[in-house]
Amino acid sequence: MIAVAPDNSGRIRRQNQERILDAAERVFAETGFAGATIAEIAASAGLPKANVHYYFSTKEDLYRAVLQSILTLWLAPADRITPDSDPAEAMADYIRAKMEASRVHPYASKVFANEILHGGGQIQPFLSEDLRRRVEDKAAVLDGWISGGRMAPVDTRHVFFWIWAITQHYADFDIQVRTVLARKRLARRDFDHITAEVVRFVLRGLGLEFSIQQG
Amino acid sequence: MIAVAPDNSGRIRRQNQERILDAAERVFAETGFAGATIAEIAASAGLPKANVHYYFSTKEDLYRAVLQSILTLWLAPADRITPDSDPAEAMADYIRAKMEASRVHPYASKVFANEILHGGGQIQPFLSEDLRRRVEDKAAVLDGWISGGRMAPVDTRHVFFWIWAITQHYADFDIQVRTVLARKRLARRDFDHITAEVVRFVLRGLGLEFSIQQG
DNA sequence: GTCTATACATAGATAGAC
DNA sequence: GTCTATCTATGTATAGAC
Repeated sequence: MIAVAPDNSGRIRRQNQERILDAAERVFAETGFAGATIAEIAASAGLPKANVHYYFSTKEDLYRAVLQSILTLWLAPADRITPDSDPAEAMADYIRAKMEASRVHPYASKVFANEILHGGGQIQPFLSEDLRRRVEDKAAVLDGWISGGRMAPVDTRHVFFWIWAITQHYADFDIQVRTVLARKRLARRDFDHITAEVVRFVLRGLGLEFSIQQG
Repeated sequence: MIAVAPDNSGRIRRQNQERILDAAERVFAETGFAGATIAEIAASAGLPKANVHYYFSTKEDLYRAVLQSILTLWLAPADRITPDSDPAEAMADYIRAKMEASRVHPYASKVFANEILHGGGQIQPFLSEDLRRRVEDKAAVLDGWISGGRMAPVDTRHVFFWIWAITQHYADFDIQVRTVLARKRLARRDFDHITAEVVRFVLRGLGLEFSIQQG
């Protein structure tokens, strides 16, 4: 009888779960929930099919776990937006963080986009609770800036939709972007250029163009 | 023997194909290619399953036909952007047309988004030929405006990505938008408000804010 | 805890009567 | 041209040996 030490066993468990989650994120991103197969996820994780079922009993369980791991990333960038911060600085930081997220976690962005696109049934609570509250809070901050004459008057909740749309576009629609630009891939320096352009565009759109100097 | 008159038979044929295409567009939009079933498409079209196979031999054929019917819609709005037009007017018209497309054809937008999201294998020629050429042409028009000092200096090809991202967001991510705004649905007047906000934001972002008066 | 073999369900596609 | 019945493939999930 080969008994595995508890600490070690726990590590293997976590390690395998992590491998499966990473593989699943990629496969779900590339083919959607229905298109993804356990076989492909297992192969991509370097594990036999039944092993995936051992850690995540059903495909839906696994999908929910992937979504969960994404949602924790999703709200973080908005932390920079506070009443006391300089509007232009705060919004520029936010946009940069969102662009960085698109560059580093394109699969996460695609899984999220796919879930929303198909009705968002699995993340309804996140949308109606966490995200909604967050947007209300941050929109209130922007409204304060507008009242103080520090920003152009806009419907502030839509400002977030626009920033999400633009920044996530570079992850979700990357094939279209690369094809239209005739680029094989978008490297870090491409993202730096794009990020600077997006920051300038959005800040100008919000009437914040004169406040910052650095791109 | 019941022979159907040729003209009439042609009409039934077109009518059934149209019903199937409409139903397929909706089902593909809601569940993606893999998630869609012929049974659901047939039910939604009010026809038996085998009838769908009669008109479109395979699921992929049907999917391609749906995409084809969308692509013809996709390039039209950019026609308003010409060297002689007033920059602000032309861009405002373009944005309004794209927002209207999102309002009227949300399923088409979702099918397109889904296809891009999953690699765009079925529309690669469209992306690399038609769309790429169109963007190059229209970006050149914008570059001309910039040279003439009529618009702020920006990377003009990305301007199109931004406008697509924002306007299509209201179709593709409608569940998120509605949930965050706590609205059951977005009516025509909601779209009118949003469109005006988007037009103002984008024009200001492009340095065109002073040129137009009407929202 | 791992993995092979397999049961079971679903869905794409087709044969053939009408 | 329409539709029922069915074939076949694929993929989820599980049983059971190791």
